[in-house]
Amino acid sequence: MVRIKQEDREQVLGQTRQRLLEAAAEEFARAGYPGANINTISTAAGYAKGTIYNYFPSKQALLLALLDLTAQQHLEFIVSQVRPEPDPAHRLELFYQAGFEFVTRYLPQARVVFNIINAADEPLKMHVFASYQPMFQFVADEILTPGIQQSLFRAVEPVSMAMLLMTIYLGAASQHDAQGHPWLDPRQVAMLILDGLHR
Amino acid sequence: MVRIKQEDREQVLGQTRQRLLEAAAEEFARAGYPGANINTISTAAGYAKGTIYNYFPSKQALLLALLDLTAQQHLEFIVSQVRPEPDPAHRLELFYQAGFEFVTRYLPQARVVFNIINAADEPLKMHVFASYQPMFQFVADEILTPGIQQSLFRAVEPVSMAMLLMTIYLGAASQHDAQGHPWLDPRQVAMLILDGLHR
Amino acid sequence: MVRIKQEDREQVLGQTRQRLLEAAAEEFARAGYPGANINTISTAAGYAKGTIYNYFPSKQALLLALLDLTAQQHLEFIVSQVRPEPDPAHRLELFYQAGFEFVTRYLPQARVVFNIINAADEPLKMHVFASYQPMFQFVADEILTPGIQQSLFRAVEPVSMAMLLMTIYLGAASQHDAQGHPWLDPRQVAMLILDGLHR
Amino acid sequence: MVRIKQEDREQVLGQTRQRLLEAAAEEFARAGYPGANINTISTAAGYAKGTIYNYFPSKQALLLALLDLTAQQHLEFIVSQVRPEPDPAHRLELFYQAGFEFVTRYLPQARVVFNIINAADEPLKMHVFASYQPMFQFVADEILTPGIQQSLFRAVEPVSMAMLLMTIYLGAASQHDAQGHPWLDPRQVAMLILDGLHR
DNA sequence: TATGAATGAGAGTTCATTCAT
DNA sequence: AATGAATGAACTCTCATTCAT
Repeated sequence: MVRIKQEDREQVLGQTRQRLLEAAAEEFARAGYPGANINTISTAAGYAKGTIYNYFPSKQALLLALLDLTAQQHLEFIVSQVRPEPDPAHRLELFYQAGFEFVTRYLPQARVVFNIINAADEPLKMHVFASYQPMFQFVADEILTPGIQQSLFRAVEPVSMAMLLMTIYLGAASQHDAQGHPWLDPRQVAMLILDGLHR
Repeated sequence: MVRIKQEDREQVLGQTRQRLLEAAAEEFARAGYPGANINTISTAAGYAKGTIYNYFPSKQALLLALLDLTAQQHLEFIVSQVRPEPDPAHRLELFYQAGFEFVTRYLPQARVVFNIINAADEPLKMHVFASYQPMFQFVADEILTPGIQQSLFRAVEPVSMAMLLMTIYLGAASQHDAQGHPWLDPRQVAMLILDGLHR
Repeated sequence: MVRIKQEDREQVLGQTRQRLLEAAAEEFARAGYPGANINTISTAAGYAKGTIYNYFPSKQALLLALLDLTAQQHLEFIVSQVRPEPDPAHRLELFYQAGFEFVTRYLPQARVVFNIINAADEPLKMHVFASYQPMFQFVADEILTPGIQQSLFRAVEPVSMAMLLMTIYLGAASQHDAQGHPWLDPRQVAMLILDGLHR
Repeated sequence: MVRIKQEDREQVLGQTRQRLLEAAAEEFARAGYPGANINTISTAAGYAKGTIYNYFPSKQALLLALLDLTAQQHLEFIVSQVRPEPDPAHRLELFYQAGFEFVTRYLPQARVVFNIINAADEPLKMHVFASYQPMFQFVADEILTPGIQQSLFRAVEPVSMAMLLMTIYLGAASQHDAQGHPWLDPRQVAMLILDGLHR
């Protein structure tokens, strides 16, 4: 019985944290980090304003927690859709497809990431790139390198090419409509790049 | 004599306005719009706090004036380098080259534009896109359409293709080092797109 | 059996209360009353935040309880060392000696008292003086009065002279180093006063 | 005319600062440093809450400014009354008389000093002692040393004896009624000390 | 036109206190 | 009796804006 109670408590704790993070994503996406209001986040999550400080020591810590969580979910989302496909060229197309879909599915989180990447705060930007390092790696190791090894792609340098792909992805995905649909067609983008990679 | 005096006055007025805009570019680039400090801008321009309100009715009006000015300079900078070249494919390459060079030459202004484009404030974003409409138009009318007419490019839809090129430009140019050198090579980007456009 | 259980309970209760009071002394001494953190006290005592409110209705009540306890211990400590000595002059010297020693032995508690005495909160100050009334009395009745009766001291008014001695004691004892050693030598202080009292 | 205006402005500036310092003294005296309310200070001085930050960068800076000013005024007040008297013994009596009078005349400022000296914040305490160094010096150089040279006082060590006198002064002056009249009679204190110093 | 003292709404953060478990 | 999540009043500090000079 005690164990059940404890589990309940832990669940509640996790739930509160989860709700706060969701509300934070909405607010940071809506207003940007400097314009976001801690009070609004707590209230939107259904708590009083002080509650947020039981879970995150500061506004910035809240943002960092959100960014790290998003980077992880972002990677998982893309990897889970790309890995089943064996062909590197298809993988690249799926990468953009899944990447664009992530924006639509996790719109607030994605917007927070894009905001930070494109905003003025350099340390925050560096933090995001560090969090996305695994995704850079994934593109280099599981899309480009196999493609080159199978002579499907030209013998480009995988790491800097991964940076190109990621930069285009992040730049292109940043631009989307209110429903989170990117302005660009992922296949068009992928084809463009594949054209450049082929031979 | 009266006219001369008036011109002097206008010049002085213009000079002050100019200085304030330059200082505003630096500060908005450094700290982002919400983080920028009006006081800092006035002081950096060599004036007292209140002076800025003799030229711009509010912080936001100052930003809008800066954005409009930048969009105009941005277009002029690119057009002046692209138009002399008659070949559409070369024009496209020059577009990216000039576009990237603008970032380096007018770093603060460019950063302000990128910040706004990628940040949360939707009305501001719309304003910037409206200001950049002429550049979209320029790409469609003076690069893509001629290329299609000369059968150098595939028969793509010029307007949406212009949006693709501009999106890639803005996204790619957003990512640059502290000296304003974009991470990507403009020729590489241009070639990628030309590969997609050829035939 | 019931009685034993009840005693156990009381002992446990008393132990918890005791621990809380000790932790409170440390924290109040460290940070002063307004700066002290209830949470820190509870945690330092080995309990959770809320526990303190099972024993003391408020932060202020906790402080008052601590002050009363300290005043009582303070008196007992001094009396136990002074009373064995029959000579009033020696008693006075022992009073300062024991008084200074109390500071060293019970540093946190003593510091809390000195803080309150010298701080801004008038009602709290009055409370402390009320708690120390027995010590004022002790000085008047068991040091000064006997000394005057035995013609060792001048015929001063015992009550106001007690106030002088106590004021000098509290003022002098307030100033001590990090180990709780008062800056002044108790014998020097006592001699100074004895010089004034002699004849 | 410009000069007059400028002088006016400087006077107003100084006046505002002065008023804020006075209000700060009242509030810090009333509530202690941690309990003092910046808002209350500004309002009591007749300004809006933000105004204080045009003159002092933080609550602590305001306190430090006040403490330094008080230490200076305190010294001047005492020196101006003590120096005219040539006799070291009289000087010592005048020191306590003037010192106690300062408390009555500048009650809030004096209370702020006493609060800090006796409160928990060690760095602040050290700052006050540093500010009062000139007064320690004055007692040693212009009261004790001459008295010893003229064989009016025993050959004590002037510096540590100055510390004794100052400690007694600060401790005794800390204890005063609501009107700022110290509980102790300055002559009584002085005589006590003179008794200890004579021969 | 330029100034800068003054304003005050609003921000992030702290923490004594409550109360359901 | 003990817990600790939740509360929300209150705090210090920032800064866009106003306006008398």
